[in-house]
Order: sequence, then structure tokens, then C-alpha cells
Amino acid sequence: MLSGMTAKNLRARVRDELTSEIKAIARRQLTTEGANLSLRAVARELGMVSSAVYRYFPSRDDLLTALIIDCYDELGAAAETAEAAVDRADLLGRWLAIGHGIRDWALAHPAEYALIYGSPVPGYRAPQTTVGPAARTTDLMLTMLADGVAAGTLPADPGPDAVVLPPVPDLAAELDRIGTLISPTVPRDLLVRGLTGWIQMFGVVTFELFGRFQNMIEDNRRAFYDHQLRVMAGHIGLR
Amino acid sequence: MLSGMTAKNLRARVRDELTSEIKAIARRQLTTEGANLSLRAVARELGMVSSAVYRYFPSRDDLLTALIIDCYDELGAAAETAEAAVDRADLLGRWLAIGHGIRDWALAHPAEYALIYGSPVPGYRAPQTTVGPAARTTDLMLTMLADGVAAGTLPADPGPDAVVLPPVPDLAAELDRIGTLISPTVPRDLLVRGLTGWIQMFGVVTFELFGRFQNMIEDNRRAFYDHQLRVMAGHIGLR
DNA sequence: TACTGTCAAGAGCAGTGCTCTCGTTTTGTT
DNA sequence: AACAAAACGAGAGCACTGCTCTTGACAGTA
Repeated sequence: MLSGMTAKNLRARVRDELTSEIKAIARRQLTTEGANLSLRAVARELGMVSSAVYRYFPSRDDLLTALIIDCYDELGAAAETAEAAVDRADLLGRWLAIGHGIRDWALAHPAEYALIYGSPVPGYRAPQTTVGPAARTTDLMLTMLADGVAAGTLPADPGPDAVVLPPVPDLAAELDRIGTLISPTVPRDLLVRGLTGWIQMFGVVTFELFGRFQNMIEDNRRAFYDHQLRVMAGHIGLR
Repeated sequence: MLSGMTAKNLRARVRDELTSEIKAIARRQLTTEGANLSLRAVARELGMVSSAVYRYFPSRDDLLTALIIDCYDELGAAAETAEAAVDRADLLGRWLAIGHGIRDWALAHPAEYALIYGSPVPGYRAPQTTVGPAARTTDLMLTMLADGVAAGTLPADPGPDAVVLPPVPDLAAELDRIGTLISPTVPRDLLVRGLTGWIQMFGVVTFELFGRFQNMIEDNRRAFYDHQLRVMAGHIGLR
């Protein structure tokens, strides 16, 4: 009873260390092997036998899930810290910080970005534990929008020559449902414009990392991305 | 000499048939297995031995390349036929037709779309033979823009409150380089707006197919996509 | 008819995810 | 201090993969 309470078991400590070491090696191999990483190779690099790794992750998919959660958390943290350095009232600055934070992390960890934002692994079904970390970046944008609404610097009016939502009642209802679910203060039209910017933000990063810009934009991708961010900021109404 | 000229050799005929049958089976397996399809499974379904398939495709990557080219061509053809049905002067209609043509094909062939627009396969390097088919969709958009410029219905002026390109001379030079390379009549600012719409178009499809809209937009994705297309059309200046 | 190139088949190699068993070690409880 | 329970690493083994090499059979050409 007493020895069991002393901080932590030796077993538990070693287990935690090995668990994170397995994840570290797996992420390193992710860079060269992609989503189809080899458990045996990880075990080999660890000096263990492949079956021993199954004591820590019951299957390869579980290891992948752990990596996915870690990557989502890292990406979310990167975006959050980049955004936290900007004045709260500077909505455009916060938007740019989020965007560049995401892109910088993605460029530094291309394989990890492909793992979480690339093609879904055929047999793999992402468990519910991943949705929380995955929502960190979008939550960040939504709270920024909500801040703008609260401060009055972000009008709900889309402007005179804006493209209005199509008169599909179901779509409006669905958007209102997610609107009230995640951010009740953000009006529908603003939410839609935010979604457009959100898609564009990740779309540019995805295209850049997946080689879509080859032979087109080579040397000035950051400036090009920055311009895309500002275009979408203008569309949303951030200034 | 005479029998050799009769249409085609029996060998060559059988070879062509088997080649396309292998590709058909491989594409069917692509649906369930993703990018890591099994040559042995394809051979099994064909009633052949795995080594026999290597007579037709020297490696698994070569089979993948053939599939990729076919998919690019199919997607390009789908976009072209959808766009060809619209009046040439109706730029907005052409833009919408291209967009929905791409999305419809992607929804009908999600695994194939993931193959060409998803995460790059780690060890795989796309050969030069794929860039031609891959450029069909973008060429379609560019000729549409060039048509608008030629007809005078597409002004180069981005508008009074548009976000201007950042004063990065290299970026401007790079954009002008690709502009003169692929479509000399399209001015730089219009080209940039077209790029924005191009990225958004594929970004929405990618997000939809890769499960990014789950628990958000479920029942009205086509309407949502249509709205995104119209937003970007407004940004480009198509009307 | 004789030759040449193509073909499918089979064996084999190294690698994979995963399961099961076997001794060993640590843990929590009498 | 003694003991049962749990956790652990190692090893063998199964079915699978991409790929190579060899062998024997067949078609096309001369």
C-alpha cells in the first residue's frame, strides 16, 4: 500500500518511457514510410522483438491513432501559441497567425500533416478520441470570430455584392444547427464565410505539401500563402 | 508478312485485353484497399499467378502509374464534357459545370480521387507522363478565363476593395512566368484569383471526401459546394 | 520445320501484422 | 516474508506481401 503510492511504479515509469519512445521512432519512420509504417521496423530500431511492441499498442492501428492524436495536438498547440502572441483586438493578425502557424508546422512535419489531413487509410476508422484534438484549430478560428462579433468589429452583414446563400432551407437549417452547437453568437452568414476561409487555408497547405504547386509556385510559396490568407480575411471581413 | 498485318497479332490483342482487365480489377480493389493494393490479390482474382502479372506491369508502381493516368484522364474528361454542354459565353455556367463535374466524378470514384489528389505515396515518384493528364482540369479553367478575357466579359481589374498582391517582386515575377507560359492573355491578378478559386474548388471536394465535413454538413453538401463555387466565381469576376 | 520471343506457372527470398506460448520479473496482498 | 496475479520480453509460427529466377509450353516468323 505504501510502496504502491510512491510516485509511480517502476513498471509504470518504464512503460511510459517506452510508450513515448515507440511513438517517437514511429513518427521518425513516418517520414520515410508514410502511413504504412512497419511495427517490426520500429521494434528493430528499439532493440526489441516485434511481439513485445504489442504489449504497448494492441495493434498497428492503435499506434496510428496515438500518433494522430499527438499530431493534432501539436498542430493545435502550434496554432494556439502563434495566435496568442497577437493583440486580441487585431482580428486580421490573429487570422494570419493561425494560418502561418498551421503552415509552418505542416512544413516542418509534412508526413505528420499527411497523416492527419491526407487520404483516409482504407481500413482505418478514426476513433472518437481523435475528434477533440482535431477540433482545436477550428475552435481557435471560431472563438476568434466570436470575439469579433462580441467586439462589434466583425459585422454579420456580408456586404452589398456578396454571394448570398442559396435558398435551400435544409442547408440553412443545418448550418444553423452547427452554428448554435459550436458558437451561438456567430451568425450564419459569417459562419459560412469562416468555413470558406477555413477550407481555403487548409486547401493551400494541402496543395503545397502534396506537390500541386510544382512547376508553378516554387520560390515564393509563403508570400503566395500569405496573400491567400489576406484574400480570405477580406472575404470574412477581418481587418 | 501477310498474317502479321491482319489488324493485330493474337498475342497483342490478348495482351491489351489482359492489361485493361488488370487495371479494372486493380481499380476495383483500390476502393477497399486504398493506395496499397495487392498485386497478388489482383492476380488471384484474375485466376493467374502473381508472377504472371509482372509480364504486363514491371512493378507495382508502374501499375499505380497507369491507374493514376487513367484517373486523371477520366476526371479531365468528366469536367470537359460537363463544361462542353454550357454556352460558351456563360462563364459562370462553365465554372459551375467544371466544379460539379469534378465533384460528381470524385464522389463516384472516391478511392481514385484519393489516389490522385490525396497524400503522396511515400516511395512513389510520379513520372513525367502523368503531368499531361493531370493538367486537363486546370487547362480547362484557364481556357475559360482566357475566353472571358478575349470576350471582354472578364475584366482584369480586381475591383476597388480587392486585396492586392503583396509587393514581393519575386512572387510577381514567378506568377508572370507561369502566366506567360500557360496562358499569355490572362493578366496576373486574374490568374491569381483563378488560382484561389482552383484551390478552393479542390479543397472543398477533398474536405468532403476525406471526412472533414462529418458532424457538420451532412445532408446538403452539394448545395454547400455550389455556394462555395459561386462565392469563388464572384471573387474571380465570373457572372 | 526450325528458331525466337512471349507467356503462365512454380519455387523461393525477405519482409509484414499478428497470435500464441514460454520462462522471467515486478507488483499488490496476505 | 511468502505467494498469487499481473505484466513483460523473447521466440516460433501463420498467412500475407512485392519481387526474382527458372522451367516448360506456345505462338509468330522465316
